[in-house]
Amino acid sequence: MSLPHAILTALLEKPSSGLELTRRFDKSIGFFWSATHQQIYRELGRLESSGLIRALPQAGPVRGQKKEYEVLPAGRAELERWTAAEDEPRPIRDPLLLRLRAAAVVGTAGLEAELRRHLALHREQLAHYEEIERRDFPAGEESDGDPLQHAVLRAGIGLEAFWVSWLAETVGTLPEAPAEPA
Amino acid sequence: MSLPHAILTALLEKPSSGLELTRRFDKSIGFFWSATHQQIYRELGRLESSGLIRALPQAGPVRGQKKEYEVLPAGRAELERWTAAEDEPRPIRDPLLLRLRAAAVVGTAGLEAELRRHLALHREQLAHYEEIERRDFPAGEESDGDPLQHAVLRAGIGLEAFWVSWLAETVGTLPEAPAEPA
DNA sequence: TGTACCATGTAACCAGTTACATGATTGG
DNA sequence: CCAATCATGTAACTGGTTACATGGTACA
Repeated sequence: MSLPHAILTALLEKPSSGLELTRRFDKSIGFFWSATHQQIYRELGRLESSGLIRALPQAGPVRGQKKEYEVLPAGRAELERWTAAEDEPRPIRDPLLLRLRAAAVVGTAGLEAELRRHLALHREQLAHYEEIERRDFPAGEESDGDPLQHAVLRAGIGLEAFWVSWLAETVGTLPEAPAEPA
Repeated sequence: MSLPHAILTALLEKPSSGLELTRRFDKSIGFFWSATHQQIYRELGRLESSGLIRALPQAGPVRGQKKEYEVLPAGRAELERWTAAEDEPRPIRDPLLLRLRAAAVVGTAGLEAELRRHLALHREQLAHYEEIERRDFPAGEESDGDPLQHAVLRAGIGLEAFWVSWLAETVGTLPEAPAEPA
């Protein structure tokens, strides 16, 4: 049940239409909770019918027209409740680890290239997050940006840095001439 | 499309029934790709009808009886293909980060307790993984266990260690008397 | 005989994904 | 008028989750 709360958060910062939300989900919140426009429209409908948000009144035709939503008091209350509620940490769920595990059984042929590709992608993402940090949270001016948003960004940086170092180490442990194991 | 390949991997190591697979998914493979017995039975049916595995012949009644499966050559080939195929890294998708982001908007009341709870859970999981490492990959005998399985375990250890350090740091940045932000 | 447990399954639901449909607006 | 773009939406499917149903076996 995370998407509705992601949407409430975004709408509290700024009332928006579905497409505007979709665009904002391509950055910031979308870095750790992505969503397509179909998901967002569906969820906006549900949030409206359960009374957590409402569409701002508009004149003229409806179909094909921009429709803006704002959060109602009940929506804000629900978001506050959810923020502090107990919720178990997500167990790890990563296809790449599963593939390494499979390679331990059927052999590592072709695996090294894929690991190197992931390594490059994670390095890119890490550089991207670090650039955002330099821009939004310059050193020595800690009072500027929101410390919680900074913490979230540091999580992204830390996770990408972890994958970079783990992948670099793991590529080194692969057999030199990939072949079926005994 | 990861679950069928997780099952193929487990069945290659040892032909098993659905319930045995479920139990094995509670450990090892389940640490990074969990599945319930309903999922596993559904997937076993699909894998059988697409010719990747087959049920070992059994005498006597069928309903309520253990049914063992083994991997067919086509199944092994599919697993080899999948192991080396291109597949994009999973973007981060973590409800806790979303909750921090929400707290930046609606306030941090009640959040610290939840962060401390997660911190304790991650410390536990980290200790668990480290114990497995000591047991299955004792230092100085690197030739013993499979290096790929060790790499997977190191990923688990590294991720848990990351969350522990990030949570400890983040708890420290919360406002002392949680209140609504300006 | 009844109850605990082993084992296999069905049904219904929810979240996320992909493909497509439709209306409105703008500019050549 | 047409094409591009903005904007909202439907439909169909897949994977994962929860609740429940059913048969078989061991044993007190």
